[in-house]
Amino acid sequence: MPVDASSQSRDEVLKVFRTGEIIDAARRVIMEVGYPDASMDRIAQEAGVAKGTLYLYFKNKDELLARTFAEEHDQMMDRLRKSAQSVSGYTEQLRSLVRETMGHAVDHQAFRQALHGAPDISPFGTSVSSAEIRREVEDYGGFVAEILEKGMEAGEFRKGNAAKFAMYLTQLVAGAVTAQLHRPEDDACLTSAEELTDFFLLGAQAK
Amino acid sequence: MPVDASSQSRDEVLKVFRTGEIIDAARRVIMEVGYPDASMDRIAQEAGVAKGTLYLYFKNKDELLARTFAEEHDQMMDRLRKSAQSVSGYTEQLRSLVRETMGHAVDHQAFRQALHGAPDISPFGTSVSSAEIRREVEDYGGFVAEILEKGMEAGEFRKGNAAKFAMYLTQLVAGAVTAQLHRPEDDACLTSAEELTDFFLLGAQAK
Amino acid sequence: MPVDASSQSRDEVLKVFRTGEIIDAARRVIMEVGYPDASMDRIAQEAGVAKGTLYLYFKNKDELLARTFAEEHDQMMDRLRKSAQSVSGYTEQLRSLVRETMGHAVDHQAFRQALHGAPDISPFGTSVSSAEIRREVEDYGGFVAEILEKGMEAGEFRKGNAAKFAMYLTQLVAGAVTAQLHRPEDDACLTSAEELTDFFLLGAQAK
Amino acid sequence: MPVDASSQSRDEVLKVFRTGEIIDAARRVIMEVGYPDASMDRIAQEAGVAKGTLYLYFKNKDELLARTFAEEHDQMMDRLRKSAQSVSGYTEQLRSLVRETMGHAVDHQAFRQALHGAPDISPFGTSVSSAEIRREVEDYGGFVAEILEKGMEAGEFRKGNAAKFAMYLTQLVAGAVTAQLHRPEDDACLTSAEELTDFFLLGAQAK
DNA sequence: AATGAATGAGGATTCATTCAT
DNA sequence: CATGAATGAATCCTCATTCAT
Repeated sequence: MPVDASSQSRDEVLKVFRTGEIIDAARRVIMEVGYPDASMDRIAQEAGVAKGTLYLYFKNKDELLARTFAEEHDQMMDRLRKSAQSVSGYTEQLRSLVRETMGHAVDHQAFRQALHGAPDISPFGTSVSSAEIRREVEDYGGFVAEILEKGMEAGEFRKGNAAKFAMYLTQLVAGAVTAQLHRPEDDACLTSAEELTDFFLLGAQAK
Repeated sequence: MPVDASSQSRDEVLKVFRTGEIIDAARRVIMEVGYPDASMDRIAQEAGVAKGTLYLYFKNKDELLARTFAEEHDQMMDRLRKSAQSVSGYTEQLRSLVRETMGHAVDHQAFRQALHGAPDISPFGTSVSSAEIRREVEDYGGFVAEILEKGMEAGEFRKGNAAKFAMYLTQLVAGAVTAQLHRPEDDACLTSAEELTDFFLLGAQAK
Repeated sequence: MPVDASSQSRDEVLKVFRTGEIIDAARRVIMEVGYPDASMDRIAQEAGVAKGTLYLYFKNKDELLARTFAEEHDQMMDRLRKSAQSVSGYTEQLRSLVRETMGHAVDHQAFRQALHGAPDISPFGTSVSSAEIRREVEDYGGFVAEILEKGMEAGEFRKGNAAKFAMYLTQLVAGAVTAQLHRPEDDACLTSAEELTDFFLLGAQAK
Repeated sequence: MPVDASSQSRDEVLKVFRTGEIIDAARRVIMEVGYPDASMDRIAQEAGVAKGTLYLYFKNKDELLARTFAEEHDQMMDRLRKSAQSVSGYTEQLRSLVRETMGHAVDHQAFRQALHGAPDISPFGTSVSSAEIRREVEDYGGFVAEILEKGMEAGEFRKGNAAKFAMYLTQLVAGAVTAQLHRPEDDACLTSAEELTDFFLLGAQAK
């Protein structure tokens, strides 16, 4: 049975590995040509496999792309959670959260940037259309709200609607990230994580 | 000659009129079927002209759509400017700005909502890809910054980087609008313009 | 209005003409490569138009092929009806029907033969799957049954279930046509229309 | 050597067994999803073997399907021959033949029905395209002709072209089976084996 | 200027077949 | 022998753009 066990897990590992390779290729393609022009053909080429192979690992294009997004989101959330655990005090957790979120965005800059190939939104409306996107928003928002709630109970923040405050912070962070990605030359708009957190805390800790 | 001049301006007028009609049709189509499914065929049909005619007024689809967005943005800016003029005091101007922005978004809800057909962004990144979108962001941000600067000079807000604060407010408003459009059922996330402005002012007016 | 009228009918005529050209091309392709291998690409090529053009005249492949079949069936039915009208006496009408059916089949031999590209049926089962095929069967069967009924009333045939007798004749004719198409070398199986009608009449006129 | 011989025949037996299993699986798949949707993937799954294994026993899909049809035809012919042997008198043999043919068709209804997924034929043309189908037709027709010939010599039927009469009967039976499969609700078209044989005999036994 | 028929590149997806293990 | 992951040609269909009228 060691043979069986190892051979099975070897197949499993291989499958996971391949899946990862394809998702990585998809990410690279999106970065290169933008989301709307990321075709299965192009992704297969980038992954170095035949078109048909993609369909062995993903049911269809939608699934492949959704998983590509999910992958990156999950990596970021891991990073956030780890970072939050290493810090005590909710205010500090919030600081770390903002810092790490912005850090992650910088690391994945090109990918995030590529998403915006589709002319789609003015400053007033972040797209939350697909189920995956909605999941990400709720996941992140939930995490922020959790910190805020605990902080409220602990008296670090003033009592209030944690979900709403979480939304505020999320949007502030999103805006900062976007500014960084799209107008890196405009110093006036560059915000450090600290600065942004400070601004938020003025609202959240107002006596 | 008068004849020439008048005939030319008549043509000009006609051209502008037609252009407007097409842009309106494009807006209606986007509202009806969503951005990703807004085809030239459909727009021509809605405008009551032949497909080829669209290309007499717009170089290509991209231009047509960019101008459609621009049109709507300009209408909103008009609204904001008018409203600001009717109010005295920068704090009040800011309140009016937030109120009108959110009001406009509600009035054009279907249009904004339609934009989100394309799966596009996680909470961290508002699309600012195309030149048009960039223009809109700068236009709006500039307007906000102007109010803030004057308010700073007038001592209504604490001194600081007006552009940065403008960005903060812009993002907060964007987030509130998005929440309203996409999760109208989730009361916890619904923010009134007043509430949101209050939160922002805690940061902007902190002594 | 002559201008309008003529121009409109000119478009109509053109549309009908083009439709006919494509249907003809489809028939030729089916003849050449067989039904299962008749692709839209191939048909477009044969018709001398672009792939996309096919979709201006037919909603999709199914419709194009169904109309190709319908066209041929309708031509045959026209032929049968005309021939029947030129003959008096139901027995003679039946003879003419058999004769013309077999004649038509011979004229369209290659087309009929091509249908059988799909290995599909043993001698026991004529495919009547699609709505179009069913329509053809009922159309033809109904025509035969009508002659038989009138002939029964006129005393030319013995009373009985006209529909059932129509089915018998239809199958006999189908068999003769098939034999002719697929085994033209086997004299033993070649049946003249007269011979076949005679055989049927033995059953239909038995006292 | 015995060892060799037995081991070889053991392999032979195994090969035949496997082949049979696959053919059975193919039949089940055709019954379930219809001929046009019977894929190698699906057949392999049904047979409980890997896709590649199919190609160890059959050169390609065409061969596998042809053998599947052949198998079923051979089973029917066995049934017909057995039944004919148990009956004396050629007229009776003919009756039994019609009865058994229709009985077999009913027993394998789903299989036959599944064949008709491919839109294929108008009333004028039973598919006899592939070599396999041709073989089946000749096999069946030969069997019928044999009975007819003997019956003619024995004076039970009038002298004539046995092959031709065999074809007539074959087609009548085919028609009856088809009607039964495709229009089971239309009583007018349902023919019992007896009725059909009676009709045929009017022609075959006419003095 | 206006038309709209025609174009054809490009997209997603399927599946018979092969071949390294 | 058996496997099944990988292949890639082939299929149907869409739609932005062009151009003869």
